[in-house]
Amino acid sequence: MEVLAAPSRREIVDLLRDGALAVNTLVARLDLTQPAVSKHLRVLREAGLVRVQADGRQRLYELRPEPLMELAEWLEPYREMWRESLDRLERHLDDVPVPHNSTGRPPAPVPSEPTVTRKKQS
Amino acid sequence: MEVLAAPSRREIVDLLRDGALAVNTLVARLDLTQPAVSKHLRVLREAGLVRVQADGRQRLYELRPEPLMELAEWLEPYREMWRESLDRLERHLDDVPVPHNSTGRPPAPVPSEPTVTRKKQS
DNA sequence: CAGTTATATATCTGAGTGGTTATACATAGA
DNA sequence: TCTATGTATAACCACTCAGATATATAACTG
Repeated sequence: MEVLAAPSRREIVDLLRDGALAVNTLVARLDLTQPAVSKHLRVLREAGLVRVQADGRQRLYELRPEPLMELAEWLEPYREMWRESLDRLERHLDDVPVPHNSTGRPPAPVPSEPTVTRKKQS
Repeated sequence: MEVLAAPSRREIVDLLRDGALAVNTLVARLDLTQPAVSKHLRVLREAGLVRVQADGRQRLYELRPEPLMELAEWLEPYREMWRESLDRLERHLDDVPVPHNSTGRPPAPVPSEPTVTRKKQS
């Protein structure tokens, strides 16, 4: 995660999301000097976030998903936390702040869920 | 994300996962001086990752899930990427009975993988 | 009130880092 | 071979930042 702290590095990762790119391509889109990009790529490589593949005199850098998986895993326990927050919010919106507990009655079927992007979990 | 780059800060966040804690409690578990902890808490607060709640002369710091949600959202597009990877791997292990000259792709040197740990939450 | 406890702030410092320019290395093409 | 191109490395610099110590602020206790 320290590796992704640098915004330039996140930008590189974002650019590589759609497939491998050569160094110069990255340089063209990044408004950084070539050595700077190479340096970032080295850091990313040593962190396992990208792999290189030589192609003539170009080096194609490709994203490796594993470290991002790790990040997602770290994030997972917190996921539950904000699920609770959302639930609380929902309840709050549904039946107005009634301080005394309802008898386990499930909240009225709410048809429209605005703004809340709910991720499917399967 | 820059905020979570510092390991100490991630540790604090982890400690706050189970509920609000006072500063001294954090200090006790963190092997950091109290000012250091306070400084980190300030950074976390200014990044919206925690909120404070005064309680007598203690300050209870509580985690706020929103920024972590943002992180998860940023991560989402990549999720699909490694899903593909896993699918490919699955297909490779399950039913592909070595297709003859299907693509022009040279059979990647697959080093004998000893029982790939399949992390899937079904 | 004085004294103790809990936390925040001030200030400093050494280490790390993102960026640059200059240069080396490697490969392709003449 | 020599030259051009793509990339990596070296050396350096400005700056940030995590940590420490010392001190200030605030609240409880006697």
